[in-house]
Amino acid sequence: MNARFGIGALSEQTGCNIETIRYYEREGLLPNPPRTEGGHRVYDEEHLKRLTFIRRSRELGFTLEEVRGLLRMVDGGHYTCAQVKSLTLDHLEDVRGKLADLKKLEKVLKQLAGRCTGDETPDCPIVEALFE
Amino acid sequence: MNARFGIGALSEQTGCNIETIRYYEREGLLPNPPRTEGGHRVYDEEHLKRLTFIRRSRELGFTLEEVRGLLRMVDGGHYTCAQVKSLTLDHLEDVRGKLADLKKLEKVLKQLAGRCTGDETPDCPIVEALFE
DNA sequence: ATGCAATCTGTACCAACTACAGATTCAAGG
DNA sequence: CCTTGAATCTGTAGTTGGTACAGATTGCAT
Repeated sequence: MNARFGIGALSEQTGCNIETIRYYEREGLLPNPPRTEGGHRVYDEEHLKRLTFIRRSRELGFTLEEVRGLLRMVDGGHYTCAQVKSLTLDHLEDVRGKLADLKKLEKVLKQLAGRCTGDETPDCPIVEALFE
Repeated sequence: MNARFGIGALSEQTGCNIETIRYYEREGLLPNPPRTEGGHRVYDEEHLKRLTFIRRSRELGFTLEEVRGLLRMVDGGHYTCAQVKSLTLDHLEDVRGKLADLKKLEKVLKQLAGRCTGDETPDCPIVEALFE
């Protein structure tokens, strides 16, 4: 138990690419792991857990800055569910904002494309709209 | 008629910030304008039209690469409505893809936050979910 | 002529990675 | 033990679409 493995294995386990793992280390999100004689990084289950946490957070759209915040809380151990929830709700608001923007965009693009005849002439309502 | 003006006026007319105008020039999206003796850029209505085109395209979420494509078509003058429509529909698909991703995200975040008690203990379902 | 606003160039920075190049190291097979 | 090829190392640069200076000039009004 308490298996040790290289960066390649960590990469496979987490689906996080090797360059990105080293990047997270440089950024201070992952601790500097111990090294072999030759300088290769050696990881264990703790690193795996932490990187999984980071990946999941990123998949949920948290920025690295937000992930840093979450990690600080978890590391300190004295966070509350209320704090985490609040951070999540803030992020949810961001997501909803982007969603609203994209919906508007979709509508406009659909309308524009719908006005096109799509024929072989250079009379294009989209181009006209862009110039106006 | 055929008014000439400086970069500040162009910026105000288009809502595009001065540094960005120079950036578009460097990127080859705007032609190098003539200069005064002292080296200040001098613009005219054509530049205004072109920059407006770029701005509107960007507002619709086209990447600069796509804008470049649109400009090439318009510049050549031998584009068809069908081509423009096709480019727009491709972009619309991109937007719909992002929309779908964000909707999933919103759902997950909402669910997670919903499971939180939001109290002052460090038992947080969100943190647990991130570690799993 | 002077003073201040506008503009100039060049460089560096942002997020979040990704992609090399060129040098080492590790592990397995013979 | 030696060789060979895969894995890993460091360091640097590129991506997208701008933004933010610093420090030097220029333009224009008084």
